Amino acid sequence: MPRTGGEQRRTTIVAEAIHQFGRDGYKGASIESIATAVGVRKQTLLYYFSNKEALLEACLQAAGERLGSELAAALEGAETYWDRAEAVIHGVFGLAAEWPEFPMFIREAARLGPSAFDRFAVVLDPLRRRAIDFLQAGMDTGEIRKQDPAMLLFTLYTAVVGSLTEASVLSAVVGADSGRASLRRREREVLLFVRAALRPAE
Amino acid sequence: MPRTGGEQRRTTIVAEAIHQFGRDGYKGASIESIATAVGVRKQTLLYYFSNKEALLEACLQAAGERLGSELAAALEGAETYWDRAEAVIHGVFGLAAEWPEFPMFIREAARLGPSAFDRFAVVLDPLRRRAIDFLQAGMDTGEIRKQDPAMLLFTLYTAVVGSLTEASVLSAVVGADSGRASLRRREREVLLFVRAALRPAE
DNA sequence: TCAGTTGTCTACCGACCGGTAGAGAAGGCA
DNA sequence: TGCCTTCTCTACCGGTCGGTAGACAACTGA
Repeated sequence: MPRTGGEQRRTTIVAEAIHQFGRDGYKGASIESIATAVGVRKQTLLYYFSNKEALLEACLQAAGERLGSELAAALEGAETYWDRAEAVIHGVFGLAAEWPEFPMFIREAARLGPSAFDRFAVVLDPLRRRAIDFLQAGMDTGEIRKQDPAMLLFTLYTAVVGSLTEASVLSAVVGADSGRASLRRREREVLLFVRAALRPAE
Repeated sequence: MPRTGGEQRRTTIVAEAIHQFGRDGYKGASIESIATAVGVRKQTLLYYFSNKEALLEACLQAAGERLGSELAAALEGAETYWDRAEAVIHGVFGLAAEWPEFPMFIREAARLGPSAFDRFAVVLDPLRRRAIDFLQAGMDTGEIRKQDPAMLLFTLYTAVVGSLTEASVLSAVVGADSGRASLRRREREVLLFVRAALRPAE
């Protein structure tokens, strides 16, 4: 009933949709429950997004932009190789801390197939290129173990996103473990792991 | 229509269900489409499994047992630290090669929450303990970098399962890349990555 | 003032999904 | 032979979901 104005409604709906798509999956989340959570009828949601697919598209776009700006900010003022690598990981974990469903949504986007994931990833493409150049340069100067930089980036991605999304596995492997403290432990662990993996031989 | 006998039907249905649960998610896969793929009516499926949840349970159980026997076989005859670690990774990748939906199903199980994942993991608990003892022993003798062995096992899990399930990300990061050759490349990459990460400092 | 745009609603439809009820065919066994 | 268990089927129900049709209110600007 309260008319909050178009743009604000849009962003509220997108935020809630990312939340529910991440938690329940694209198929598992209904536009009705998303609308209800926002305090509006389903048909109002469909006024803003002509169908469920269009809503997903808007979510992918928004998520890409949000992560992009987060990483850009994190990279500000990071100079050395380690500063930059750590800044990226810290930035992603920071985003996950304030928005727990974000990593799950990204993983769901990947699950929906390359066409969906690409719509999220296009925004991040410049960062991807920078990351690969960065890794390559580190290998050339001998600061990073020599290997295929693109495959390395992929492996780093899986390690970071995995440690953010596989909470069920975490509790099965190390026992009950949740909350902010757990997130910090995982960040520290991933950081050490990545550092060890990048280190050149002896 | 053809009566193949109870036990065989059961296992066929479970295999197809793991396939579709992995591909479409638990919610996204319907018992109707699973039954149809097996060549049987939905109500026949419901004769074997009283409801969808019971079918999931059977899938989790079967998946756990299958992975357990695979890993047990892989560990046969592996003596040194590296032989054992590599055998486990190679075993998982081998299973993924002949059964592509298997890793996706495991990830879906984890997504459904700890209660579902535990039903998969209980069977593997002895292996989990062995793995942690193994890592701890390696740290004590200085062959593995010192850290929390349980957290390390978790991180290793995410790296392996991630590289098996994030195909969409792979294609976005390194370009189009699929098939057995890609799987081999990923296995090699994960192996090198893990080896580098476990190596003790200088 | 009044027409047009923007935003929210009620009411409804067709499709699909999980699950129930119960008929009936095939083989084992007395 | 005839009963009983095993297996598969047709038919149906209630609920949910995505999406359409269209009424109606409120703000905007000529």
